[in-house]
This record gives sequence, structure tokens and C-alpha cells, in this order.
Amino acid sequence: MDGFFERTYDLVRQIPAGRVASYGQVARMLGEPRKARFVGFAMHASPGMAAGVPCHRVVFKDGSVCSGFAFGGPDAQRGLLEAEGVSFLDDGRVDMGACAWET
DNA sequence: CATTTGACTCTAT
DNA sequence: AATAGAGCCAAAT
Repeated sequence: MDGFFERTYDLVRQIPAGRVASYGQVARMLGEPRKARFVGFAMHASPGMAAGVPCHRVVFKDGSVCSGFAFGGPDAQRGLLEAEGVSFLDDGRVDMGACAWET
């Protein structure tokens, strides 16, 4: 963990399957809630799940994902999350009320 | 070395 | 309630 990115990856890696966490929440866990944007940026720069970083489990605070910038598209993210047991709302958002990552 | 930008979030209108 | 704007910090150029 030389940089903030490594720390972010490590925390995201600890997200259990079937659970999702918001960028801001991850940043807050790292002790720096102001770096919410960097958490997302780290995901973009991260090698992805190939390195054990389930970026698809990291979503907006509302439970929505950034359409167009996801690892393979919002549809793929939704498919992966559903495969892990994450509930989705009719709006296409993750059910944060039931699948929000609890520490 | 200074400027720009970004998978975000909050506050104000 | 919904939309718009500002703030934040660090890396990339």
C-alpha cells in the first residue's frame, strides 16, 4: 500500500460476494471520505477482477453504476452482481437497503 | 512546476 | 422533489 490506490484495492477486495459498497463508503473506510472520486478513479485504473478487485461491487451511493465507463457495460455489472445474489431494483439500481456492505 | 481532470458527494436553488 | 453547481485531493500531462 504505497499509494492510495493499493489501499483502495485492498478494501474493495474485502467486499463479500452479494454485497455492494459505495465509493464514498469505501473512501470513508479508508479514513478519507473526501477521496470518494479517487476510489472510482482507482477502480478505473485498477487491473480489475483479474487482480482480485471486484470493481463491479463498487457503485454510486444511490446504488447506480456509471453507464458507459463500467468494465464491460452496466449490463455486465448487473449480471455479475445478480449472479452473486445482489438484489436489483426496477430502476436498474442495486438494492442498497438489502445488499449494502456492512462492516 | 502549474494546470487539468476525474467510476463522487453534498449543498443550494 | 428534481436539477444545477461547487468542493474535494491526488495523479497525469
